[in-house]
Amino acid sequence: MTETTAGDFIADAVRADNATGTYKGRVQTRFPPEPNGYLHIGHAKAITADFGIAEQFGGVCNLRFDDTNPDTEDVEYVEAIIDDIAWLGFSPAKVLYASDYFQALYDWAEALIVNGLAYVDDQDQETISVQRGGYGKPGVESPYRNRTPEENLDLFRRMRDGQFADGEKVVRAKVDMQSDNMQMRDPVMYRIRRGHHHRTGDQWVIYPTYDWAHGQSDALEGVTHSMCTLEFVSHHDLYDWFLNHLELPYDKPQQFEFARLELTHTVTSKRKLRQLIEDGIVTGWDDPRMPTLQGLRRRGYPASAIRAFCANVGVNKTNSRHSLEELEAFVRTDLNRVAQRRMGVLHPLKLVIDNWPTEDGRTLAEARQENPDAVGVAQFFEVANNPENSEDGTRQVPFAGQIWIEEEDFAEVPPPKFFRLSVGKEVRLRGAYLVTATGVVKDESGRVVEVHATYDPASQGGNAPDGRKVKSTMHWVSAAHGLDAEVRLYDHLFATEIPGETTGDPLDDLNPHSLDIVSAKVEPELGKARPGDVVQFERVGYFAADKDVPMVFHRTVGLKDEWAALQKRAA
RNA sequence: UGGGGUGUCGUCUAACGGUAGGACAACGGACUUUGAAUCCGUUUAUUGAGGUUCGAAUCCUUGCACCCCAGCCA
Repeated sequence: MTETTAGDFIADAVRADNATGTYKGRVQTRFPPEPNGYLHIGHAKAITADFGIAEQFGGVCNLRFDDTNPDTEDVEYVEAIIDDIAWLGFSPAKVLYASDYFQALYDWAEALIVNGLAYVDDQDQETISVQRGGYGKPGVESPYRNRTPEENLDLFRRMRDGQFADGEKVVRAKVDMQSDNMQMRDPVMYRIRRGHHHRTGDQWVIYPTYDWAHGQSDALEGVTHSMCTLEFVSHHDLYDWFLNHLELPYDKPQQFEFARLELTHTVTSKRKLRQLIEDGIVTGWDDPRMPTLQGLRRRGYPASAIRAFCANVGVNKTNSRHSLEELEAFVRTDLNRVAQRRMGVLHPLKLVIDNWPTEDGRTLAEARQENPDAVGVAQFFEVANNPENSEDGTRQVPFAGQIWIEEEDFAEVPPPKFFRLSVGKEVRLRGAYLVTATGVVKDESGRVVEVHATYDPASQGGNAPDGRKVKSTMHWVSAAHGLDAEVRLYDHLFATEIPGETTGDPLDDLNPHSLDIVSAKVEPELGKARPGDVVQFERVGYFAADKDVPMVFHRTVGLKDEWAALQKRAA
């Protein structure tokens, strides 16, 4: 899990450019999201790459919103994206907007028109699509392709001035209708849209397309190395074509393409994520089941773990799906170091220590004849907050004669190799005493509702003076002191698929949105948990305290064992 | 169908003509106040076939597989 950029072909290219002086040593990148949704784990790779390259070579990286489509974009997304990038630990040199370049782009388009390199097409979308031809089939030139620059200029200005209806005309680049690359068959540069733009309002009725806006925005800003995902490889020639026909204020930027980050069991399509919200399957973009950065954050993923994961993934051109275990491994590694240990019992079972002392000198068993809720003398144990990190200090954990233990930590009929509690067996209650089960109380249905035990008073702290060993240490919560908490467990990390659609990965289609909520007992210290705090429940996993809601915890990741069990259950 | 991109342990990822390395997973052992964590160790890979070379994952030829491109989305 060491950070490395050894195999980064983009870094190699930057080194080569620096060696030849192409950009006079300048390195500038940008992260260019469209503000039409929330950032997800997949974006983290791009962010890491964009900011990483700049940082590695002493350059700058800007955040630029590719806000060229008024119909889908909103300030809500702009704000969330800014926030997420900061949370991930990156600082854009500037926050820029493609919409700030609308005028510059317009002027450049006029220049192209004047030079006979762009034209206004009056045909409808379908006609243009048919004329574009197909793979291996030639395209047909538009009858409007050879209008004079003067006519085009006039039409273009009237488009801008709102003299035509939405969709009535487009501006297209005059490239090559016979090109093998479909993107070169006279791509659309401007369309007429009367949508309300989140920044420019109703100032414009024509909007540049991605192809016309992106490379030119890069050029206007002085970007040197422009990274995007693999599906834009076919746009590379067009990116260059536009820039080659324009007067640029800086040296011409270069486009580099790398593979998207895909994860098993994880949907990253914005369309589908939005549908999950609209269908009410999740509560919003920050639902802890969502693969959004906000969802992960709420779930307790440390930003540093996501960064380390991305560094391990690297930047490459191979389409691949990373396993969720890999991401989780980075999360566990991080959390194991920093998360404080707390005791929480997910499925509580009462353990009564019959020989526990009471204030009046009787045993608890005797006192309980009068008051079944009696717990006897309270005692406090000092427990390390994080055995991995002694600087985290210790805390006092209360203990008395009635405590909660994990249901699965007791077996009436112990299966082979069962190391935990059963009648006649002795175990350690962590930090407290050695106890031996003596019997059980059952309800009418035969279910064990109470386990009785005796403790060894000489084993305070958990060790017997005679040095005898026990095979198991168990976590516990004092019944009289413990707090009620709601713990939310998810079957997979993220919501997986929208019902009715499959990805071909059998796990993706399984029990997609199950959410188990359990009523847990937790130690009093957790009453102080702040939203976002992540703690480890011993032998169970990591849990994040939810925002706004007291005593609600989301499972961040399980321990390794827990994950293996989930997978087995899924299979 | 034309063009483009990509193929390395089970899954990811390194190597840039010179020992196929790392992570995750798996398996074994040690240790342990949670069967966790920690520590130590082990297994498994160059898409097929040819060629060049003292030497090929890397260069050449040729198959095969997967992905992307015919939005007025990005």
